[in-house]
Amino acid sequence: MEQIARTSKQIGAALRRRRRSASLSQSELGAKTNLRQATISALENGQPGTKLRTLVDVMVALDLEMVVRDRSKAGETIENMF
Amino acid sequence: MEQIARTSKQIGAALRRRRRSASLSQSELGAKTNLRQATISALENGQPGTKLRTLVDVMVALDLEMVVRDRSKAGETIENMF
DNA sequence: CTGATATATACGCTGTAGAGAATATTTTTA
DNA sequence: TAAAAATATTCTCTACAGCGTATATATCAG
Repeated sequence: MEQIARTSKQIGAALRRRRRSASLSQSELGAKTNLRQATISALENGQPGTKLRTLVDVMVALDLEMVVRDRSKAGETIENMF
Repeated sequence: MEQIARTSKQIGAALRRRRRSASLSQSELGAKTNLRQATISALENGQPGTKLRTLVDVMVALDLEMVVRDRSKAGETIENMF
């Protein structure tokens, strides 16, 4: 599944979906990443002050990667624009 | 162009490539984003403490978006692995 | 080579993430 | 709906990003 994310909220939402589909609790994910459950919570809720390190650590634990690309890729489907 | 980024260094590198292809200096990008040239420099150099807000602001200014996806998409081509 | 432009670093200051450790809420499930 | 599990929030503390400002270093053009 590919999640387009342009804001910290969207990033957080993508991570949350992924964590859930992996059947992990925030605490379990925290254990894997040496981050507190509270930190995972903040990240998933899109706190824009979150550090890149935190994002990267969580992506590793969830086996995710990010792709940086041109915007205007305007959605294979119109729905992705909203 | 799609840049795979798994680390803050790779994120920074992708942004730098993009900024350069847009013929913008760090100062000019800083002006667009209300970030200092020094902050752009730090981001591009992959400082892991950089805030998500900073990343997002720069991506907006460069008309970039990110896609969060499964790792192991292992490279359409083997080169992308390195 | 030299001046111009671009990028990296430094200092002091303010703001806030994330830590440990709890607790308050919300959501799930028996 | 009661107990359990998950998530959100709070407290104090430490670390460090990003700010303004300035300068040092690279990089590039003439």
